[in-house]
Amino acid sequence: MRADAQRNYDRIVEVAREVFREQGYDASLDEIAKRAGVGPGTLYRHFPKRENLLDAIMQSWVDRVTAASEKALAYEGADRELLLRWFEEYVALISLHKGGPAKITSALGDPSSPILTKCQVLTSANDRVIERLREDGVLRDGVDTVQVCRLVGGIATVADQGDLDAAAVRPLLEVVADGLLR
Amino acid sequence: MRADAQRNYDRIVEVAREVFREQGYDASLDEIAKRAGVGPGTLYRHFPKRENLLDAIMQSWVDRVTAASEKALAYEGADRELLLRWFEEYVALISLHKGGPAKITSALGDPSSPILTKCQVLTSANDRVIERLREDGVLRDGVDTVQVCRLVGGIATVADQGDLDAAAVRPLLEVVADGLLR
DNA sequence: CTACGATACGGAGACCGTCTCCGTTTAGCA
DNA sequence: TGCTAAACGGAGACGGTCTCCGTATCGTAG
Repeated sequence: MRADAQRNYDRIVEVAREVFREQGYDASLDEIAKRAGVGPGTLYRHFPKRENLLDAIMQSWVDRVTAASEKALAYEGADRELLLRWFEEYVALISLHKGGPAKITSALGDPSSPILTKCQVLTSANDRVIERLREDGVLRDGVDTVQVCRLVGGIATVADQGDLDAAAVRPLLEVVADGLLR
Repeated sequence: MRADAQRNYDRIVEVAREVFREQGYDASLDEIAKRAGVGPGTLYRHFPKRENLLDAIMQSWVDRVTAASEKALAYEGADRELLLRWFEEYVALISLHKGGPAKITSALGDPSSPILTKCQVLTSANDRVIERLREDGVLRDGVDTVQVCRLVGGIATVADQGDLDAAAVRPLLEVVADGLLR
């Protein structure tokens, strides 16, 4: 990549991260281009679809995901509480931007999603937590890790769309946790 | 209302029902106007916001909701199965159109939503089912009816966005049911 | 150091959906 | 039949997405 192209690429990602945080996932891309000091053409050449831009932004996010799952696994305490802590981390991780829970949760089942690779980091983090509980024998039979992602993703989605705070989300997560544990 | 106005109103609602079913909630309103043989001005005078049109469409829907809750309450069988049957009805009712689950579930917590009154029919139907189970003493303590709506609405939302079929939704509903029952 | 070709830029503008304004038409009453 | 309030509808402003293509720049080969 040419040096000027790299500069613009980096600058667009940086600005986009900021704008998406301010305005959510459907912020105007032309506005991002303008703020980054490039023409719309440049933005669309680097990122043909909105989601390609999202994908680039998420580079730093994957680190947070693995850190969060390790933190959850390191917890020394009751299984239910471990699970709930992980769920809260999970919700927080996918709720960083408005519209995030819906975008990410629906990408889980879409093999052609441009952010698929990033989401797989999340699902495999979730797998690690669930498998650990399964080995401890505290899970009900037939619990599938992708089902867990859907359940928690669903809660995060309604919380995002209804502007619920963590206190309102917690009891919902508890219901799911109780439904999963023996 | 003048006779011609009434004619146009009815025709728009009829066409909108059809178009929303075909294309989902974000179909073009101008297209609906065109198909209904009226100008966009006419459509927007009758229905200033997209949701006002939704509200009109839902008139027949409220009947289905109450019928569904009565059907669920009439079920003679295990509590868990009763709850699951209601959940499946609930999901079906809010998933009639693409984007429906998200729209309806987020309207539950938004006092200014134009479709609020219609959604209240749904929440009170849900209340009846949950209260019946509470009287039977099979619910865990602290279960709140609006939480139930959010949980099931969340599942319906991810199912809608991920194109899941009833067979994939059922186990998710089971987890929630098990988390709610003693 | 220069010249050249490949690469990248960026803005004009096409396209589409939303929504409004206002001149024109029409219903329905007296 | 004539009048007026009510309703109509389409032109067009606006904002967002995305493309095309003439122009500018990079980086290298000579």
